[in-house]
Order: sequence, then structure tokens, then C-alpha cells
Amino acid sequence: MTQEPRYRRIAEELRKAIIEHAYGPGGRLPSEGTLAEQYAVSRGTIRQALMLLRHDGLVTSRRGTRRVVLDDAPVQDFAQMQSFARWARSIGEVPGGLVIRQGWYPADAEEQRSLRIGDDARVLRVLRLRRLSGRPAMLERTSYPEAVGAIVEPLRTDTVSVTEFLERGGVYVADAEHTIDLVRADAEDAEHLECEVADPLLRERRRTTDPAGVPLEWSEDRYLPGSIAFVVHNSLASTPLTRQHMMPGAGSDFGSGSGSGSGSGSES
Amino acid sequence: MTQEPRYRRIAEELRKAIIEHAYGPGGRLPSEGTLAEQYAVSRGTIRQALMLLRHDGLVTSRRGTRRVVLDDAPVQDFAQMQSFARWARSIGEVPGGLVIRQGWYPADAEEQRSLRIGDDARVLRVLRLRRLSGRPAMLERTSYPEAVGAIVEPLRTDTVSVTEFLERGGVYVADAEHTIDLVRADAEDAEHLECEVADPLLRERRRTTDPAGVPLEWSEDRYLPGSIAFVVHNSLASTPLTRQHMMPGAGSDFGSGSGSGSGSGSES
DNA sequence: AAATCGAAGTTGTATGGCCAACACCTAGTT
DNA sequence: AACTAGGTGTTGGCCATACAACTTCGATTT
Repeated sequence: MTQEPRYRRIAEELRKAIIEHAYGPGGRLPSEGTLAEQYAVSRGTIRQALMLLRHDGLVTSRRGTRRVVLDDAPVQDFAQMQSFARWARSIGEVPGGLVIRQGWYPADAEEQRSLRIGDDARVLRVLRLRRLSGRPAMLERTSYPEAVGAIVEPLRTDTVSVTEFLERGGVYVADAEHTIDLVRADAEDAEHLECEVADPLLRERRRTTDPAGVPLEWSEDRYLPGSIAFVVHNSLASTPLTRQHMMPGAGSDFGSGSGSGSGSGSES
Repeated sequence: MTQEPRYRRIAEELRKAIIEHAYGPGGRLPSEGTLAEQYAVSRGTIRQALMLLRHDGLVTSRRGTRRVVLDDAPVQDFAQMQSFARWARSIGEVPGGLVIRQGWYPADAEEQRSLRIGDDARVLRVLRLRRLSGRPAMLERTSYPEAVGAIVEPLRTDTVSVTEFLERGGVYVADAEHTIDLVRADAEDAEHLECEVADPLLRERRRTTDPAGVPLEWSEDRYLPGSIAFVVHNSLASTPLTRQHMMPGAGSDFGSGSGSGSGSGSES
């Protein structure tokens, strides 16, 4: 049983209190000293907890005055961004997942780079359709390196949450990098998402790594627009969001129509 | 002259060293103790500096082993995400900005909510076309509350960087929340971005606030696809990225074609 | 009435210390 | 050769303290 550290448990208690409007919105949190007494910990531990809330944009933090609760507080944790199934459940929808195609292939150039593996390595490519309460929502093309693929491969094709299974298998995700842009549906997208070829889709390319920085997963997800948006909070305290400039044609399938890119599952 | 705290200056030095590949990629940083000696500060100060780099995804951080430098290190700071002009210059493009229309209007419902102002308040709406080295790249519809608008209003219509001007005026941005999704170009978008009506565009809605949590700016930016992407890093240490579910029609202009939404500048 | 000053309260920066948890390597054992 | 145990190095968690920088508000002065 791994014990959660104190500052994280305190942060969760405070987060819950904020969400239940115990202080605000616009209200002020108790001072660090007061909270330290209440929880019987040192001020440093309280500060660690409050730092978490600050990074998520739940409270302000400035010298001289007590912290102010912000409204529109995003109410998700790392796990919910990591797992489609968990996210779906948190918004009251029923997540569905179905593997359309799956198999081992030699890693292509992009997979070698993204997963940081050699040119003789092979990857498990999985094409999955994700549903929200029955309706197609997202098509997911994921590549796993050898070690992770071995865990994922035997899963039933209708396994809803791969992430939760991997956790039980001892695979822990520590970091993720997401690149969000826009592409047009290729024939495969159109077929499974039940839209027209060349319809615009919201694309999220994602690489997740373990605590040591070793890549665990490389995925390209294509969302039907109109029902999903991505929300990012950044601040002086941490700047996780950046713009990226792309040379025309490089890395983007936009405008090419047929989708030459990066995909898994194009093979028979 | 406000002095930057020590841990920030150390973080910048380390960041620069990492970017110049002094350690890696894949290399290991010196231990906290070693760095503390080198910089003649305590271990706690070094830890604060390293925390910044960790949040930005430049290094790993796990118990028992020294920090590992990650590749694909994003190389931007808060200011560059905040300012189109600064970002453009950082990628070697020449930023252009032109105010197409500007004026004071009574705040509509969305502006009142986003800027947290009363229903009798007025806002300065600015419609701006942003260019990258001459080519249209983004159309920006921004609303400023009274106090900020008064500073922005007298600016020349071809002022390239509003953000940099606001800083000199004593307006400091501390937090920003971005919502990214997909919309179709309306007539106005098409005219200025030189695309067709109903062409898909990448939309970023953004609200920025000052250190006290007071909204400074509410903006809806529409990017021509194909040349830009948004990159987000999140981790167990901080989770700034979340998915958002939208009820069909609510908040999204997608599919409606004409663009009923939220915009400034629809008036003559 | 308005401006100035100062005290109290609060968060930010920095120091120093202690132990636990974990990774990594080595020497010894099996 | 493979496994085991232990020692060393390193980061995570937590504590206690001190002062600096800043906000806020009330009292005093102008």
C-alpha cells in the first residue's frame, strides 16, 4: 500500500472544499499559518499543497494578501486527461472502446523518433474507436513499444480502459506531451467516425513517458468536432502551453486530403 | 528594477545549458547537492529551480536517481505564449498586426461572465488581423474591460505588440486559460484570412487575468490551419490540460456555419 | 476631506536539518 | 552463472526558522 504524501491529501481536501464552494468564488482561503494549524503540519507542507491548486488555476497567489478562489475551476486530475474512459465517466457519459485492428509492425521513422527506439524494433499498432454513450467520438491510432505492447496485446477488443489495465500491470505514466491541431478525415476516419472524407477533425498527437523518461505510448487521436474542446491553464508559475510553427506539409496532413501520415493500421 | 529571485535565475541558466545540449539529451544533471555548491545556495533553492524545469517537461524527476534531460524540450516562456508578436519573432518570422475595427460597446452576456463585470459595464472590442511574414495567419477578436481598454484604445492601428505596450503601462498578466477547438469560417473570417466561408479554423478562446485574479482580456482567436499547432505538457506534478465536453450547439459555432457566437465586431 | 504614515497580517525567498524511499553498483553467496 | 545482500548516492517529504516584500486598513496629519 503506497501512502499518498500529506501535501497531496491536503490539496485534495482543499480542492474538494473549493469545488463545493466552501470559500467562494471570489472568497479567500485561510492563511497558510491557519491551515498549518488546522492540519497540524508545517507551513511548508501547506505551501506544497497550495502550489498544486495554483498550477491548476484554482486559486491566485500573490504576496501580501490571502489566496483568492477563482471560479470556472477546472475539475480534473492527471488520470482523467490520461484516460478517455475515466474522462467520459467523469462527465456522465458511458465510455465505449473497440479495437478495430491490431498487430505488430516494424517501427517506422516517426515511431522510432517518438518512442526513442532503434530501427530494428517493432511496435504494437492498435486502431481503436472510442464512443461516448454510443456515438462515435474519436478514432485512436496508438503505437506501443515492445514491452508495453506485450501487456496490451492480450486485452479483449472491447476493453474500455487500457490505461487502468496498464496501471495494474505496473506501468505508470508520469509525463505526457500533447500536440493539438487540425486535419481532414481520410477514408478510414470517415468510415469509423461516420463522417465524410475531408471533413475537418481535431487532432491530438500524444506521447506519454514513465518516470524515467522512457516513452510508453505514441498516439494520434482524431476527434469529431462539436462536442469536445481542450482547456489549458498556464501562468507565470508554470508554462505548459506553447505554440508550434509547422513548415507547410511537414507533420501536418492538412490539405493533403488522403492522409499520408504517421498512421498505424494502413497495412492489410 | 525588480530583482529576479535566485531560483529563477538559476533555472534560466540551467535551461540555457540544457538547450545548448550541455548535458544531453539523455544525459544526467548534476545532483542537487553538487548544484547547491556550484551556485553557493542551499539545496532548497536548487530544488525550486529544478521544479520549474520539471513542470516544463525539460527534465525528469524521480527518487533515487539523478535528473535526466529530455529531448524535444519546448523552448518557450510565458511571455511567448502570451504575445503573438514575441512568438513570431522567436520562430524567425516577422509579426504583423493591423486593427480592422475598434470601438466601445456595452458588454454582452459572455463578456460579462468572462471579464466578471456588471451588466452596465462597457468593453473595448478590437478586431485584429495577425500576419506571419506578410501572410494572414490569425484573426483576433478581443474584448478589454474599461481600465485596460483605456490603455489600448489610443494605440496605432498597426501596433505589432499590444502585450509589450501593456507591460510598460503597468498591466501584468499572471494567468491565462485557453480553450482550443474547431470552428468554421464566417464571412468576416473568410474575407480577412483569405479563405472560403465554412473552411475549418483552429479556435483559441483565451482569458487572461492579473495576479489578483482580475480579468484583463477576453479573446477569440481563429488560426488558419496548416501552419500552427498547440503543444501542451502535463505531468503528475501539474495537470494544466483538460478535456471539455460541450453540449451540441452550446459555446461552439461548429456546424452553424454563420457564426452566431460571442464575437465582437459584428456591428457596423 | 484628502493625503500620509505606520502597524499588522500574509505570502515569497532562502537556509538548514533530518529521515525515508528508491536506484545503482559491488561484493559475496549460492 | 545467477542470485542475494548491503552500502552508497540521490531525490522526496517534512519540519523549523528568519527575513523580505507586499497588501490592507486604521490612525494621524495636513
